[in-house]
Amino acid sequence: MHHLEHHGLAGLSLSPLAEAVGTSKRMLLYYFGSRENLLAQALAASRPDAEAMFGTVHDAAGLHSAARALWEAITVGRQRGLVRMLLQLLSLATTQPEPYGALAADAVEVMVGPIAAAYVRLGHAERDARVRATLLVSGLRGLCQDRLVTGDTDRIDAAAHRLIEDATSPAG
Amino acid sequence: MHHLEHHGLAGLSLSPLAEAVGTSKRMLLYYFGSRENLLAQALAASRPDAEAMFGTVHDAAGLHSAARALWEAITVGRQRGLVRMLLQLLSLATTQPEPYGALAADAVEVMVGPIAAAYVRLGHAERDARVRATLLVSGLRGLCQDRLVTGDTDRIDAAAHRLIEDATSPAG
DNA sequence: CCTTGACTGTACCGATCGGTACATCTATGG
DNA sequence: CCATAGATGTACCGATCGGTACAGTCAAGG
Repeated sequence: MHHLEHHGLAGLSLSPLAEAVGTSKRMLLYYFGSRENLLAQALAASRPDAEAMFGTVHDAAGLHSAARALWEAITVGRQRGLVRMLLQLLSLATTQPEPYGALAADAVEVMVGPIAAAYVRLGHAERDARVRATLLVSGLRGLCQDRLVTGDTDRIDAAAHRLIEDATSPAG
Repeated sequence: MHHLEHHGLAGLSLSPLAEAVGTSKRMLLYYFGSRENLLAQALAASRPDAEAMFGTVHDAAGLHSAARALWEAITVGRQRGLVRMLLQLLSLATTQPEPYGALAADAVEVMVGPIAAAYVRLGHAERDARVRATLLVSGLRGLCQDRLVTGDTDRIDAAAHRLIEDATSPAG
């Protein structure tokens, strides 16, 4: 019962979430103690998924294909819901640093860290690798949000593929 | 009294907003009729600002310098608040298409349209121009959000400048 | 059998939300 | 002076929020 959070977490309120997972608001608070703790544990439970999603990157060719696979996973694939959740989290963090700021910063690190490590393995200096990873990850995130808002999949998929090409070309 | 909305709109609730602009919730509803209408009019009032911000783009050299000026305006400059508002709006649109979806799509067009027009002026085909503009705008938007969340200004400014270089280089 | 502890439904709490009813104040125009 | 219309304060509405109090069910263990 504990790991069904990705069903909801959209409305972020307990009653609809409880109904979605087939229990009651009362039980959620009984198990998790508070809404804040529930959110933290849901994110903690999603962390392995997110790490796996960003961790399958190894070398230059791998970075390119992994980035394309990543884009597909977050737009039409299995991780669509998770990414929506992370987008919400980042937005919440900008308006309510407490308690979301730390969780959001951690989420950013989960995304940027593995990509930066891949760039380091390609011979880039640590800081340069993090800058490149930031560009790729935040760029894809912005594009993903645009895609959710406008639904203009052709335009945005093309932009995403161009970003991936730029970010993973040997010259880049 | 009508154009002070950028003060607030963060909490998005009427009472704090009313207090911030020195009036009462009662008066906001009296003038605007509903919260939804207030939001629409606030965004409509901000549209010229947003259009001006993205509209000062004319040619290749201009695109490069304008993009850098744009980045400074949305991160440390005058339009910081407006951009925060737009970021919130896009996030809201992903969870509540009614009534935010249309407003958010319009906001995206305000951002992408002028940049795409600049690319068209540079000789790119219409669709290619919109793809390039999407990459630049959504990329900067994602980076801006990362900057708000993590506060890691050095890393993200470097990534933004790299994105601008890539997007406005003659080869790009 | 009885007790204990984990689980759960119901009903409630105070706060806040967007929105409204009603009375009032004020200023303008006849 | 008085009528009318705009502006404003106060007090309230029903809904929802996260969270809690209390009573209960039920199975395991003495």
